[in-house]
Amino acid sequence: MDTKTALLDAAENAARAFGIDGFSYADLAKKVGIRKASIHHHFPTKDDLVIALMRRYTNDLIASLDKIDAVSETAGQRLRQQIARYRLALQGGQSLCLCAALSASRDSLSPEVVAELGSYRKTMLVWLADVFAKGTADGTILNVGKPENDAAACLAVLEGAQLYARAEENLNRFDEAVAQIIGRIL
Amino acid sequence: MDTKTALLDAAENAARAFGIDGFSYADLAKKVGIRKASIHHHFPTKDDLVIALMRRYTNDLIASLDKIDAVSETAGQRLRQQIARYRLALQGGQSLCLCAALSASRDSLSPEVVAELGSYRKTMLVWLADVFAKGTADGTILNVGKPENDAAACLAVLEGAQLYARAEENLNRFDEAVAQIIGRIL
DNA sequence: GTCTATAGTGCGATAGAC
DNA sequence: GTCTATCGCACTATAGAC
Repeated sequence: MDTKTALLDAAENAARAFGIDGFSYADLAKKVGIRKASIHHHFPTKDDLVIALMRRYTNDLIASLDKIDAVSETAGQRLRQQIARYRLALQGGQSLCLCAALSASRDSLSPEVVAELGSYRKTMLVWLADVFAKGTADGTILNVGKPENDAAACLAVLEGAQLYARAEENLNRFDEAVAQIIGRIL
Repeated sequence: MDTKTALLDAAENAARAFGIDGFSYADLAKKVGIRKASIHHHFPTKDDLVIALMRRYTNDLIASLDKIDAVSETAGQRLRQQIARYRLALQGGQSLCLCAALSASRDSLSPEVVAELGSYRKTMLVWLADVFAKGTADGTILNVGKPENDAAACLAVLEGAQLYARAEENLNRFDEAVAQIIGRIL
């Protein structure tokens, strides 16, 4: 595999498990099998690495949303798959969505990373609002109010539920928190 | 003021704003006006400090819940006041609930701190479940399902909404995410 | 209870050989 | 593109004077 890609993979896993301040170039070097000085050839500073990480993460999200849209027939199915995606990202309670992991330590981040975080959330919120709007139209999601508020509440539940499940390393905590929203899907 | 209390106050503000790995004894020393070596007299290790921090935080929560219970007449009023409490804790988008701030960097925490975090959430969940149960009984909260699930979803929304509002330093993001739950209160 | 001084470690980053 | 070697800095923690 490409060294750059291997570095991004290792950094993503580490950031989601330990937070942005919770891993070092030394950790990545060990994981990838090169010396830490060599990492600077690919990413001159740690901030360069984190920016690249978030850019890739947002691009992956867009691809993932397109895929969900392509294979789903109803809005309810789309929402259900998105919830499953967040559940899977937990990796049994060991790992957060990169977005949630970085948001918590906001003050360690450069303006570029904060902007990229905003872009990620915006993409997700627009998609969710569309799902809730379509869910009212096709009748597969119940009790939809203002789609934008439903989207914001849904994203908050997903990230809060991840935080909670991770704190106790227990997927049940995630399932309990999202049970209500799943109950609204036909 | 007591030096120990001043240290805990400074540490709590710092942890909620920058995360557990985002402040040092040097930062606290500067804030409180003593030398960093002197902090070790009050809290031998940083972990001792964080444990004391979480213990105080949980005790403050219990006192706060008692106060809300004392001044509220309906379950709906209690829930409304709890949401307001989380909104206030954001300090305009600069600061998270200590619990959310620590949960994100779980792997930097000692087992004692993780246990204390669990105790905090447990206290909050029991209280919220009771509020939702009473809200069905007195008719001041709508659409209550299993009170435990409502409580878990509510806590997840509150913490997720904080994370989101903090990332954008914008209280509107919090308000949008909790609008739905406020809409269920009569 | 607070101080100065310092030990010991780990960090991000750089220089220069290969 | 990767290496060895090293710089300068910040961190937690300790020793011992006052």
